Amino acid sequence: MAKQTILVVDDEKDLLDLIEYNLKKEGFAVLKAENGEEGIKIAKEHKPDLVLLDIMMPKMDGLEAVEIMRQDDDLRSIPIIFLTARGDEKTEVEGLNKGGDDYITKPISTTKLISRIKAVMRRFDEPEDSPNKLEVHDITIDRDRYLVIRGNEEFQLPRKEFELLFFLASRKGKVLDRQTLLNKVWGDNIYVVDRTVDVHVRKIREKLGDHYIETVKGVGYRFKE
Amino acid sequence: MAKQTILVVDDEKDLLDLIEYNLKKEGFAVLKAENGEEGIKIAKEHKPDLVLLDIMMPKMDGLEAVEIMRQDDDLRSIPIIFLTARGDEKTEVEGLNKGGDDYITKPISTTKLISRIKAVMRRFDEPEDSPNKLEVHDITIDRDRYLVIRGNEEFQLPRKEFELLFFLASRKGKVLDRQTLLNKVWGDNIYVVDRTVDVHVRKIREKLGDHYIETVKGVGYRFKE
DNA sequence: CTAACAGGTAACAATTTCTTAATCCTATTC
DNA sequence: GAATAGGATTAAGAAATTGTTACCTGTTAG
Repeated sequence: MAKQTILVVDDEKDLLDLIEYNLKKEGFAVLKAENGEEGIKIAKEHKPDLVLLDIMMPKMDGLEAVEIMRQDDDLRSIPIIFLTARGDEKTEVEGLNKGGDDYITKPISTTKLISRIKAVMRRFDEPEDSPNKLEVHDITIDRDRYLVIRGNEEFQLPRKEFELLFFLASRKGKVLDRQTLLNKVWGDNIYVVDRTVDVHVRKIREKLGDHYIETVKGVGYRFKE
Repeated sequence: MAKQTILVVDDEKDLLDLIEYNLKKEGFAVLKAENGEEGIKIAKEHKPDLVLLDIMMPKMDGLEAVEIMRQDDDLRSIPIIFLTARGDEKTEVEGLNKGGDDYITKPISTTKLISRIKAVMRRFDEPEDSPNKLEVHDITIDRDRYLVIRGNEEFQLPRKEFELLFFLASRKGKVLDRQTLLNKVWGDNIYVVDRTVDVHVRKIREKLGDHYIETVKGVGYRFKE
């Protein structure tokens, strides 16, 4: 999956850096802003997947910022987690009503921060109802079980191989170039040499035989029709 | 579908009325109680579909109430959402460990309250008729007694381990990722490091052997078919 | 009061998977 | 029939993921 981008808006530079460090370690891309105004500008430019927003800031505070974001068609749907000093009850209520999606009181442990971010992201990801089971040729690719079944044989492929096969099979007949495969299976803005696809294709063939994935020289691969 | 009944237990009468008003508007039937003791009595009589439970109350507080409910065969499976004033960290931790299914800090917007209620209900609806006894492979998982039986051996698993096993087994074959397991077994909006699942899996394997739960690297766990 | 248990976190070991890069093949072209 | 181009194959190191153990906190049973 593509790397998720998080925008952190806080006027305390140290905290900003600390959070950045930890989020990056978790594999998120991080954008930073030091006040609401800047935050909104960056949000508009980069459309982050989530915003961590301090409430008390100079120039434009977090609540104003949310207000603006919720009125902007492009930003409306981005989940927001508030950062706030502990015990400021009144602010909290306002925040909730203005449309934040979660609250975190500072200081908070990194672990908790990460897990709440993931939880919120997950909540927003949910509407995902692509079919989870494909039947092509003589095999069934079952995403729920993460298994490929042929007759009474079961093949358990590693994640990348499975996802690659699933993607190819779900577009049966269509030739997909390596870059497309990388983007869809590995994720956008992820840097991996495109030949990596070859290796995975080979491993799939090794396990299932080579009658499913065809090579189209000079272009890419295709799941046979 | 029959109208869903929600029992609200809180000592603040005003809040009770407010919640009642809003829930009724949403089409729920509402029962009210002003302390834990009364709450349990009413729960026993009416078997509500969900309980909204304040933690701080006179006579018998929410935590005691949960404890009792979780030991009662008839009430054990009723989902509980805690209500609590924000910032009481200690209580929070206790609450989560005692087996609530979600956790809401007051004050909260009506919209959020409703959506959480629906989320929890959806979660508990899934396993139709939620059988309380599963027989898979050579074991019987008895939810009424929190017991796993194999041949003439009986294994008494701690609550979390049991619930985890039960959940996995009730979705035999399906790969479940850690976050899903946390949400379903620990509860939504409960923030626990996802590796906690690993440790519990290990403990289950330690007791029952490792021929039941399979690891699917990069994805999650699956109960073997 | 102490010991044992439950649940959660953290650290590091063990393992698997992924990626790269080098080399081998094979068709095609000139 | 070499040269070339693009893919296949392989092996090795890196990276990611899980297993395992230890430890901490709070609770429960004697």
